Amino acid sequence: MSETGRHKTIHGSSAEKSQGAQTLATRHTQQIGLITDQPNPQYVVDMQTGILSGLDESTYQLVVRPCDRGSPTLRDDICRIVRHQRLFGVILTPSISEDEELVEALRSSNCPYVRIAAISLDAEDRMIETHDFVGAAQAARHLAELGHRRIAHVRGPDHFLSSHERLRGFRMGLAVHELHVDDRYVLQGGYTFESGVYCGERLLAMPELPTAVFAGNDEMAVGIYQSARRAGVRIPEDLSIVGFDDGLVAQRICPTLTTVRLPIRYMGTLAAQLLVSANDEASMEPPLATSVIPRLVVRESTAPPRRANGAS
Amino acid sequence: MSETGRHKTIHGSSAEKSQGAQTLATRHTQQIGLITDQPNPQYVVDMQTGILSGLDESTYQLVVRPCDRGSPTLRDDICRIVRHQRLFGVILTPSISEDEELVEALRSSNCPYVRIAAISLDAEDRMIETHDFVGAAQAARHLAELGHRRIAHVRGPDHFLSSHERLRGFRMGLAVHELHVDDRYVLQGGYTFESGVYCGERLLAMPELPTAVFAGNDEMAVGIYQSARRAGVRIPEDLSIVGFDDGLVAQRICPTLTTVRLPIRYMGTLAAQLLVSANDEASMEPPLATSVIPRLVVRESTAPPRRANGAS
DNA sequence: CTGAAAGCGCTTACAG
DNA sequence: CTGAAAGCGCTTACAG
Repeated sequence: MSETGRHKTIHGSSAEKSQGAQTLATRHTQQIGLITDQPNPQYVVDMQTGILSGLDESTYQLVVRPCDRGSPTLRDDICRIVRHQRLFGVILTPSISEDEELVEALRSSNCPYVRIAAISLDAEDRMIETHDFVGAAQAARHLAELGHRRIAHVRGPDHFLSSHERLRGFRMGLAVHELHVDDRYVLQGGYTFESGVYCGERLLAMPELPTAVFAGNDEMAVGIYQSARRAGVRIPEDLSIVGFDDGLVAQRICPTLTTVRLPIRYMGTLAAQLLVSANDEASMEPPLATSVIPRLVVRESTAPPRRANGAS
Repeated sequence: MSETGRHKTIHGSSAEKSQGAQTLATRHTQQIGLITDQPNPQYVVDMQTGILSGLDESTYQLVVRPCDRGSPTLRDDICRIVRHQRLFGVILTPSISEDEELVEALRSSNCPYVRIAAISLDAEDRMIETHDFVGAAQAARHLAELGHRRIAHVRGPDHFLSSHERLRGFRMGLAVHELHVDDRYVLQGGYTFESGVYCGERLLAMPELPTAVFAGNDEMAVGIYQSARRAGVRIPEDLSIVGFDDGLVAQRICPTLTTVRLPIRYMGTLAAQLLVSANDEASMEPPLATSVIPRLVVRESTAPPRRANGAS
């Protein structure tokens, strides 16, 4: 009657072990945390989908932790979770990925992490770089090549690295065409729809209207659409607009939005592979790349200025 | 030198225990799974946010499992995860929540679950009901009260319960005003933007144009916007449109969309509390409600028909 | 190289 | 009611 005590390990089916026992023995789970303060739901879902597909054949799970970067207990909260839950590691997206104090705390907790950010902020095997400035430069060149000369930029808030990088790329892109940025045409928004409306209104109240505007993200671009419509300014005939993100709204809005696309899902997959391969070399090869390049998607919201050769 | 073997349990700080050991002893984790086949990213993120806030002071974590309802291995995959990961329980959203076979498998695996659906499909303590028909009836009444008589409906696919419930509510709402639904004006879409465009085109090609249309969700409503714009049909002057969901796009699009709003975050909170309180009665009181009512949000896309009293 | 044993840190039935 | 002990199912250092 001795039925107990015999356990068959079914080889080839790696999912048969007990997580709890394994966690207890190894002192870490097979869970990876996604820590994010991104307000854009599509970004979050795409990132999750990408991570999950990077974790595909493995037995790792994805635990989600949205957070508020403004919270004073943020770092403590995250560290407590990491320690208590014994997360295998975490993936950080902008802008929380740019918080050096948090990362320092993670490091001293000995918690593996991968940061996603516009530029390199850390060791190569802990970073996915998105090179936002490349996309911004493409946007600027696209507008310059259409013949625009008075090109405005509505940038994001100062505390986002992407905001600086997109502005930098914008400058670079125009410089290629020997155009320089007129600072009066660079307005600061907050990456929100409302700030887009507001900045759009200010732009359209200027004595010399810009003929094109590069918005720091799609949300603000859509806000500018609204201010343009109210002011009777037609897109793209009177005003060309370029966004950044290529969210769903870019294809829903009329006219469809020319914008810069970041391969968010792929970034998630890379981040997951990087994180897992770091500590677990045998079972999973490291990702092919740790870097990703944005790409301009041209749609209906950009056209040559109406009097490209007129007296300006 | 006997430093080992002494562990202080810090009372009042419930997050100090080792998850692994607890899992091993109790044979389930403190993780709850969110199983979803929702294509709408905002729905997913709102649901996650709501669940997390329902789990707030507890030590439970949220593990995400997007899935494909069409997959033949779906049920096996989920059951394997439930069993192997020892999930505490799962929350199911439409349409996966409507899959009786999956639920049966969960039941026989002894895995607690909460289903979110338009109507009751299960025991009261395993359901969050969203009563979609109430919102649809409000939409229909709103249009009827504006004076519309030829009101179309673009419904969702057959295999969504919500699609039937929204149609039912639409009928009910019109019946209150002694209007009956003309079946020629009920078109079937797929809850996608593209199907909205297509159904919009068909509607606008009819000999007697409807003066209003209730779309089964926002995505299709936005598709109808596009077909209307192409056909030179003005919203709301020539055609009133009502959506369902109240996604972000509803406020971004021009004119802003009158639509039915479901409190998705709150639903997530309720589901989490229900799931946790079921097996863990002491630590968390059961939620106040297991039912939720949608609400019409009137914006710019609806207006009286142009010749409400004309010869129709 | 192989295999038996200790230990990971909890919970829970059980002896006192 | 209280407290010592067994057991949850793995991993890993260690003895053979």
